[in-house]
Amino acid sequence: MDMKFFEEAEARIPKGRVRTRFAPSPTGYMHIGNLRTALYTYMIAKHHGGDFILRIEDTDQGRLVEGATDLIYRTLRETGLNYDEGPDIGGPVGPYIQSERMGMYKQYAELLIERGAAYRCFCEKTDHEEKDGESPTKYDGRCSRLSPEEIQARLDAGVPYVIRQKMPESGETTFSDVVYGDITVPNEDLDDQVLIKSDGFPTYNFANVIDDHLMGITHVVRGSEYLSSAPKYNLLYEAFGWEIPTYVHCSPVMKNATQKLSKRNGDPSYEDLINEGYLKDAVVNYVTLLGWSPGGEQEIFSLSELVDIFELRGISKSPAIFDVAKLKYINAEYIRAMTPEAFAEVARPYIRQGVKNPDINPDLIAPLLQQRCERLADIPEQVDFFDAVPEYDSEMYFHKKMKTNAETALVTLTELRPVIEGINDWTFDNIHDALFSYIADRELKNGFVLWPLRTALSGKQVTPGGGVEFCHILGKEESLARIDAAIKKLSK
RNA sequence: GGCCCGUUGGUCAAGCGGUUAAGACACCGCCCUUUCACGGCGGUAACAGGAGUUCGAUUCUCCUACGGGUCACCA
Repeated sequence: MDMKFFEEAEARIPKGRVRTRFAPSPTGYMHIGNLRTALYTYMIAKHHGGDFILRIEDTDQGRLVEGATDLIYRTLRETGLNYDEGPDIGGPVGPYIQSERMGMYKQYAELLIERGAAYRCFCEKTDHEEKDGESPTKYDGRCSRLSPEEIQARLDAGVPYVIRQKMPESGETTFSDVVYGDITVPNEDLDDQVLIKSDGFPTYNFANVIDDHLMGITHVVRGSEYLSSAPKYNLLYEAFGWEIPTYVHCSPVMKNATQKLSKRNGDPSYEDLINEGYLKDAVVNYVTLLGWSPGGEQEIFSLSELVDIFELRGISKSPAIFDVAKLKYINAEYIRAMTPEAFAEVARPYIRQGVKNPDINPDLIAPLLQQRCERLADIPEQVDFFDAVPEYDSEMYFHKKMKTNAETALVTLTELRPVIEGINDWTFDNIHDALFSYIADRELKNGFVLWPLRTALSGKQVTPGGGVEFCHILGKEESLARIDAAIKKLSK
């Protein structure tokens, strides 16, 4: 056995600092649960001034998706989760793509055989599918009892084999997790899991242990579905004589009480959320709070604030249901907190989707939108009336509180027309003053006049902004045309 | 089925032996308002169930129920 190989690998491992890793499979999109894991992983590292590492787990060649790795790079950068080491930027313990690390795992497995913690197994592959109805059973470990001669004979005969981990036959194993505490399982329940497959490649579990150790990972953050394999991991670390990392198992993000959030069931991925008009910072903020609590009452946090206050103890054990309503609220908070300029910038393309008329300036509409917009993607529908008044019922002129109806609206609009026509310099203030002095002269209530005006100009019951804003944005000619159309409609 | 884990209002959650059991979203009402929204004020609503331990349990222990995970040469 080439001990030098192991020593050299050992020498490369950074020591004495917190190092975490995000290890996604390139599936072509970012699950919300994955994003959350990435967030926690990043925060743990950065909170302690440590390193955040990206490792791509692409050993499942069958599931390879074109461009998927680039998407991971892009998403992490976009959300601000900048990694210190990774496939595209390198680092001291590369390569960072698992498929490029394939050569060494078998040597580690053989080291384990030498130490009696693993053995070659020449049995036929256990066929999972055939066991229908019966409860699953673990491998009986028969090959672990083969004599050296029997093993050699099979080797000489070229019988294909896997390498299995040898579990203790009695006693129990306890491992520690920061969110779940100490968990103890009887060793007899542990299966002699395969470490190296018959094709010579490592299984996921084995590759993980080796990679995490060789990359100097101090905190392993992963989904709670790995909780039950953690004891086997511990046994592996112990057999190697390696330090066991701190485990941080996270409960899943759910769509309801019994189902996980999943792309397959039509649930949104990170990309879907962005396309629906959620701001990345809002998504990051919300997802972090799903399953983790800072303890206080504040709930709007920037990524760097989160890094500052992140504590492992705030991670909850129980699954959390993804609630779009709350995401919307947080998104709205972010939208409102933007500067008017920044909002106009992001809103512009959405406004343009709803308003094609080139004479209308989207930047005049943006301020009306900012206080009443929850998702960017809702904007086109909110502003489409600027292009054309939709079909609407005259009943819309009825408003109990404003004491208006189709008849009073006809009178109001008829009287308003010359007032508006008389405005020469078409500025917001002039329009406002003309309308309000009319209201004052006639001793009317604001709403009695402005409600029908708004309806005439927009044909909608719910709009960003009101009559004065619409006149200003639409221009004198178009405003008068819309009032005329309304008068005609109401005269029928 | 075995093993492991979980369970505070509809949702996210605080709580870590003694509290009128926070807060937020959602919902409802009121106020403000040229609509809606925003904002302000207020309201409805929870410790899964049962035994213990204790002077005292949402907090500790056990059991039950319900949910989840896992038992692959997949990751």
